[in-house]
Amino acid sequence: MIAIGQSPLARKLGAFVALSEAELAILARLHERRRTFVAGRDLVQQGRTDQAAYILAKGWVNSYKLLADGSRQIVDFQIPGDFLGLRSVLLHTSDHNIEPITTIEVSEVLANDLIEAFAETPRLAAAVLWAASRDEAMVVEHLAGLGRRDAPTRMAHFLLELGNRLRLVGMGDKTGYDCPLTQYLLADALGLSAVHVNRVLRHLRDEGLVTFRDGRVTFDDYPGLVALADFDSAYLDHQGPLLK
Amino acid sequence: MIAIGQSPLARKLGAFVALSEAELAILARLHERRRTFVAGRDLVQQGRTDQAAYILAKGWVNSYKLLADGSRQIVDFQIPGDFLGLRSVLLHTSDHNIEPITTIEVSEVLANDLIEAFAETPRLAAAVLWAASRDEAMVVEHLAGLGRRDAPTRMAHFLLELGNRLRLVGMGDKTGYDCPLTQYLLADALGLSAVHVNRVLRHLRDEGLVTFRDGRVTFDDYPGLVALADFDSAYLDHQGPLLK
DNA sequence: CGCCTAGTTGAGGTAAGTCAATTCACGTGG
DNA sequence: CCACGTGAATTGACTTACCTCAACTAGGCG
Repeated sequence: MIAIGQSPLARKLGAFVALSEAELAILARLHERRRTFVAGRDLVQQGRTDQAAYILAKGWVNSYKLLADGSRQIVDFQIPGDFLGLRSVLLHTSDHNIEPITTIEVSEVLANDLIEAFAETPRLAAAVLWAASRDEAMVVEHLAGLGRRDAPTRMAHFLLELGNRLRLVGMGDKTGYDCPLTQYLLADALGLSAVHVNRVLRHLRDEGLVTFRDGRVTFDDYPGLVALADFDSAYLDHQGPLLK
Repeated sequence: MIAIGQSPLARKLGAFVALSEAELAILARLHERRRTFVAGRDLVQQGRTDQAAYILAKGWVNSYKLLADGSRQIVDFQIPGDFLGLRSVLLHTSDHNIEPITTIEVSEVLANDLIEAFAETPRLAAAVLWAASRDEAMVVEHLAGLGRRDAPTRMAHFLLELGNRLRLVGMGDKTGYDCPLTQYLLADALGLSAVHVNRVLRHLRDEGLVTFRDGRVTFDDYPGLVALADFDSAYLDHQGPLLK
């Protein structure tokens, strides 16, 4: 039971809805069908008609869109505890691609199993719905950043948001976190060139705010970074009245 | 019955799921509680706990986010037939504001009525779900534009997308459409300055592609514009196997 | 050993921003 | 009826944030 309680998804959902033993057991059942994928090879999508969604158990993933001129825009990264392709199960379509950044481990979730689980425990359904809505809020926040924030602010905001998400699943703390993203991935997520990403990172490091080096993000001045980024974690945290 | 079939929402949904007379009648019932709002005054949101969503019947609306430095990013515009605040009914929260651009007429939809309607006709539920997913796809497309397209391309893409959406509800055709948006609104949606929006519009006009003048968008060279914008309407149109 | 990928840094170019002035349409009140 | 104010569009001059091209370094691995 301990192992279940510590699955990233259980941790994440548990932070917002107190899940009972029975609900944790149902969650654990969803984790039965384990699969592994290697980095680089696209995992889903581009108009595919897949019947399964996945829960990411280990590793990092990015969802991106390819534009006609060959450039790429990363819409979001997924970390352990996140769903992959949840929407493309309901609708038979997807407009963006999903690619593992590292080797990943996922649990395959069949649409029917998910619907059954929801029927058994409405609280679980509410928690998953909350998680999906949080993902959407992140996309909106991302959009606002691309449209209206300059490069350093955008970067700072991104690193803080990622830190918050990782902390929720026990993969980081206030001091920093391990992060396998390359500067090229950052560039495609933040709408910058890789060269400029490098310069921005150096700038933030020189200012004593964050250090991103050798696969680790270190917060050198957390409050300062929050101030620069105008970061308000409300859209990630809110303990709101989820269950009426 | 004719009046119902011509409501913007019915037109939109009807383009993707053939709705029966009975289903149209159920849709019509949702339109009973009519309300009017004036332009400029925020209609919902900012952490409010509203129980109602709205169907926009007439007028234009924008959903925006305010950033700390006072700048504004418009996430999306809503036109007749679109839902307002659908998500904030399910969850008791919303991260962005909703403001009418013109005087608008809406139908208030109570969460329970919606759920009842869905229970009566799964096909209607599927159609609404499809519409919600299309909205999400548009946000993703918007995000990609902000990150990776230059100003003229972004503008062209935006005007084409809007044209497609309006055509679906009978408010425009291949030649153009009426459009109450100001250049300031365009700027905040496209992540540009108002001055630059003006220059970009002049450029597109000089190139003989589109004319945006006196509240009307006129396509002077539709194929040329599509080519410039790399516009693929698949994510708006797809007749996909929505109902398995 | 040599190749490949990731990161780093410099020089110069360009898309888009800011500031500022002007025009025009409009409504409103003296 | 005209003076006035206000919001939108327009245009010019100048600035800047970010891009592109290009060269170089350092680590991992066959």
